[in-house]
Amino acid sequence: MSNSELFDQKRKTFFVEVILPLAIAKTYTYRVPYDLNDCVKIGVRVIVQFGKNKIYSAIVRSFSTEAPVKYEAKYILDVVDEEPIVDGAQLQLWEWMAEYYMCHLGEVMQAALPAALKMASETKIVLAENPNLDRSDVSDKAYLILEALDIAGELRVSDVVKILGQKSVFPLLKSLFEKGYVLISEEIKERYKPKTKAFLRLASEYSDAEGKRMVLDSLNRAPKQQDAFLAFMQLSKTKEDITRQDVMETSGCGAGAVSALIDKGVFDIKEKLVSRFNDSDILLTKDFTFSESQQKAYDDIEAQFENKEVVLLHGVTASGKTQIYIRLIEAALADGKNVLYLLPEIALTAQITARLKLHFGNQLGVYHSKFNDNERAEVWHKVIKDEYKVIIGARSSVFLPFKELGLIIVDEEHENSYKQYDPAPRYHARDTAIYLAHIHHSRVLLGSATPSIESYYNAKASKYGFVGLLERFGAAQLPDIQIINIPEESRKEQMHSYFSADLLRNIAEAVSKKEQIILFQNRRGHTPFVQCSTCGYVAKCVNCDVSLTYHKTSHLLHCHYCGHSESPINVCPACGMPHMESKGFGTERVEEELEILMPELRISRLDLDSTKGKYGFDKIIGAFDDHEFDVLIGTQMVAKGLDFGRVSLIGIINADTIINFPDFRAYERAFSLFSQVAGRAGRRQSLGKVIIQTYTPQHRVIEQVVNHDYDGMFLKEITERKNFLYPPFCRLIRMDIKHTDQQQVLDSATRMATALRSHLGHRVLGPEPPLVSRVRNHYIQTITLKIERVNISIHKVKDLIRQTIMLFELDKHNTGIRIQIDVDPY
DNA sequence: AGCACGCCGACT
DNA sequence: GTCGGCGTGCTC
Repeated sequence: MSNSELFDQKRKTFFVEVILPLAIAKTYTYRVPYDLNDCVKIGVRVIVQFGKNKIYSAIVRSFSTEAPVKYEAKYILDVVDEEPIVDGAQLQLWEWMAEYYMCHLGEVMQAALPAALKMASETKIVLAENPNLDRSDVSDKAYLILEALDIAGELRVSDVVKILGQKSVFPLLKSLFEKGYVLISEEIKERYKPKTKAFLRLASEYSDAEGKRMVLDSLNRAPKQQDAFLAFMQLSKTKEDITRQDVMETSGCGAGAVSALIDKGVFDIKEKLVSRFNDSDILLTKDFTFSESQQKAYDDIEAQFENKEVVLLHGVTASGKTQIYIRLIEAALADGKNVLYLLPEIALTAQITARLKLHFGNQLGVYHSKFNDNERAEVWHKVIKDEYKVIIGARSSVFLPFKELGLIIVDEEHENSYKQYDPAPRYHARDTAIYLAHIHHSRVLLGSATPSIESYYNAKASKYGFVGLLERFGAAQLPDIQIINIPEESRKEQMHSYFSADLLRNIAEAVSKKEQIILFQNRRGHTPFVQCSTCGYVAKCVNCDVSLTYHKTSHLLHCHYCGHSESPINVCPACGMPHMESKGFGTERVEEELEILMPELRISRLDLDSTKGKYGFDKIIGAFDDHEFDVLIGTQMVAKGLDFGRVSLIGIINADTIINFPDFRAYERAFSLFSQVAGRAGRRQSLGKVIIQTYTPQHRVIEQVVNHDYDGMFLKEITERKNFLYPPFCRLIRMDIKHTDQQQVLDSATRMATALRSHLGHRVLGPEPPLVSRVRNHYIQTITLKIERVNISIHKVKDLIRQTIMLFELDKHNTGIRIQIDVDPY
């Protein structure tokens, strides 16, 4: 390139299309100032002003030299990163996700980037340095602001709003700015701060033997400081990084002695980046050998990967899947590739993490929602720098900036918590992982003891490879499952509170053998509803169409949907009779009743309420594992991926609520939930026992669970799905139409359904009110689309939905209506 | 998603 | 007459 060409290149005007972290359909184009031409790359963050006074960091998506024709592009204010924080593969994933799950790119960006990498915009106002300006003729409000600025130095717009007690302050600030009283500075701070630690270092002039002696001599009159110095010298023989704390502990001196040495210039302070995680000092290997069946499964998996991208490993609980994973990860690492190991959030306990740390040491990074922003951002950077080669993480780790993935493991593949519900993107991490693997030409191993119907079907249809590992590891055997017929036991007066005599006897027996018990009740709180026995009135949430659950710990009625709570009532507000009765029971009630029946038991509870707080979950798990408790009562939390050596008895207090859940996946879910819970029993030596209490002992799901008959369950389910057209024989798209006015939702939803039906006919179902038809004062109507897998392209359908929504939103009758789309709802 | 602009009711 | 309520429309 000649000099003049280079000059031209520098003077070329570039435009960049950026993704803003907002739920907006469009992307926006900004102009690049010449002096930033060299800094702007696809995937870097740039700072842009959007609208009148909002500043965001946006991601550069593409480049152009063409100026937009319809508007004048604003300039980029700054470039944040030297190197892209998002690469082409990630952007491809984002775009796929926005398309597939029908959401905006900005929403994907929101989900993908740790908050610390998104940066905060705070509009700051400071006094202009113009002391001669006369304040006597400004308005009272303006005067108030100027006075506040005298004191505080700077204010944010939100502060001004608070001071004046009015919403709109911009005109006022603008006029103050124009008259020269204030400056408005848009300041962007990067919130991610790597953690640093202060270490002591011997000042260079004393680092030789001569210098050290000089120091010692000079400290003749200060024995404490001498001790401290000697302690430092001692430590420096074995350690590189020495903190003040180390010196104080070794020498027994106080902080004063060390400070004095720093003041004298003997020690420098050196700030050094440290990891937030306990990465060092972990033994790197722990050997194991495969059993024959494990070896066979491993070889099978390798063979299947020869011509399949995805392999499903159907391995019963305690069959030693984790060890197979470890060998596969080792193989991928030996190939120079990265590995992603996905687990449901709830199963990501210290247990599994520690186990993998043992094998992969500092190459292993952990990523899940319990980490704060800074920690997440740190993991992100370490993946970019390729320091972490294996990531074990929950759902959102599919967004990490992997260089070259060789293997993705999706453990507990059937888990519905892989699907994100609430904020868009409503993505399924298993399905996203499969697309991610496709981008990286990587392999995917799906693992489960009770595979999802979809995955098993795909394996049967040879779309996925399939490997079975149906032998339990070592001597462990499948637990013995006993069914309790609740109505019959009641008739025989063998039910004590919620517990059958058999269950109580088994509990006592287990405890006497110093074994542990897990009791499963899939409902939290004390009493799920409070009803008037005279008129049938049920206490309901004021904002939502759900009954309130009484929680004993707070003595309040709680709404599990919006968080509303209120005091319990004794007198029925409808009929005035003092006949409010508790109906049903949650984990708190089970705990309470068991305490009464068997007061000598040490009982702990594991549910959303008892695990509040950062380490609540691990604490309870840890205490139970250390045998501080005999019984653990919990919601489905207890079912997932926990491995306790002493548990010999599992009790399912009431199986029916799960089986009878009104959803096409209810039986599948019930089967896997019961099987998973049952799998917790007797994992190591003893034969475990499972007791399931139910009103419908003859139910086919119960029978299938008793017989460990996954195939039977699958065959029955797949036939039903085929007959009634449900996944995997179709795709579902669910649209929720929401508004504060009940009639308007119904009208609008009907219009929407009609519009869709004109193109898609019988594929459109509804509108109908969902199970909970009002949440946070918004009424909901649901339209479900069933799109068969032949005859019609899903892309066309999605385009059609998008078009229909556009037209729908233009119609004035539909103003204020919110539409929420869920592709592949769970 | 914000946030300003704009058009209607209750107050100094 | 103004303040402030929320409907609606735009942001490169």
